[in-house]
Amino acid sequence: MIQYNRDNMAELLRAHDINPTHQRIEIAYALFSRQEHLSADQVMTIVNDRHAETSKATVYNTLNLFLEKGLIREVIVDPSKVFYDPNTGPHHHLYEVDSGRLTDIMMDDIRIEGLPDLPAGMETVGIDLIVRVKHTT
Amino acid sequence: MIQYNRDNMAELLRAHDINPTHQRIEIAYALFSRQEHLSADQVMTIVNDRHAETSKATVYNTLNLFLEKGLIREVIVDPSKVFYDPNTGPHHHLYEVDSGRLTDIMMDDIRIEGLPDLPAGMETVGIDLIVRVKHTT
DNA sequence: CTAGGATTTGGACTATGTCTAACTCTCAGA
DNA sequence: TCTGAGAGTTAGACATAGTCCAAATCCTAG
Ligand SMILES: [Mn+2]
Ligand SMILES: [Mn+2]
Ligand SMILES: [Zn+2]
Ligand SMILES: [Zn+2]
Repeated sequence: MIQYNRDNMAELLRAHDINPTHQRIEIAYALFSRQEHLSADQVMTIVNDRHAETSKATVYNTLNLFLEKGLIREVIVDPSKVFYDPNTGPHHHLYEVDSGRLTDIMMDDIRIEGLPDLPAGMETVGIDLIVRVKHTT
Repeated sequence: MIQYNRDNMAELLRAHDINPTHQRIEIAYALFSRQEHLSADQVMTIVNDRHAETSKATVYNTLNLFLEKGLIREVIVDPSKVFYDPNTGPHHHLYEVDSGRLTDIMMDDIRIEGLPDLPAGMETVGIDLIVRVKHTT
């Protein structure tokens, strides 16, 4: 249970070869302190909660930079927006289609067996398992 | 190996409680004759290839109607567009992130084991497995 | 200090998808 | 054969996520 603060965010960014600026630290802190799946818009709202200081362009620039550098991952479950996930370890997702809530399924006990061999000349980038659920009426 | 034509498209639509109009038949035929995963935009292009006869609004109206009626399913793998899938049987997907190609993985041999129990009051809507691959450079 | 590269910014722009009000088609009834 | 009401289609306005750009600002090496 690490306590995340702005200082170790800067370290984390440097460890991923990212120059830690004010805006980048705030955005990383929004994601890592909550350990939640956030949309770009939610990140923007959180970061600008007290006084607006980070533009939309910077939020998107930064999230894409974090993705490139492998600091976060994206989760594509909703056609209308991408979720950003501070947990880059192997795990899967449970998506509540009615509420829009997205939570982790730890992968410890999940086995996916019988996947066919990949076509030649291809390599796996990732395997996403999404369990879509809804509330029983 | 069914040969799809516009006549059995009309039958298929009726069997799914959909009134078969010209536009709906063309859109269904685009998907079922190809057995491919198409975006709304691709459907629009195919259907209007010879002479434009179907509007964007109708393409979207129709695809959403087909979804509601369970005639097709949607596949969410790309943050920028939805793919529509004429195969509603249980199966999974292989997504080539560099080319955008989306193909089926038949589910016969795939087993997903160890999924935790659902939280109470929830029921599964679907389980999506997406294998993301890229071409080795 | 200062200059130059890195970063951030507002706002224009693109693209997917939705909505609406008008128009057209179909077909049952007269 | 005519008619009109409901179903379906349409153009184009609208909403929204995300990208792009040129100008402004920030940082830091010298
Ligand atoms: Mn990492
Ligand atoms: Mn069916
Ligand atoms: Zn996650
Ligand atoms: Zn498929």
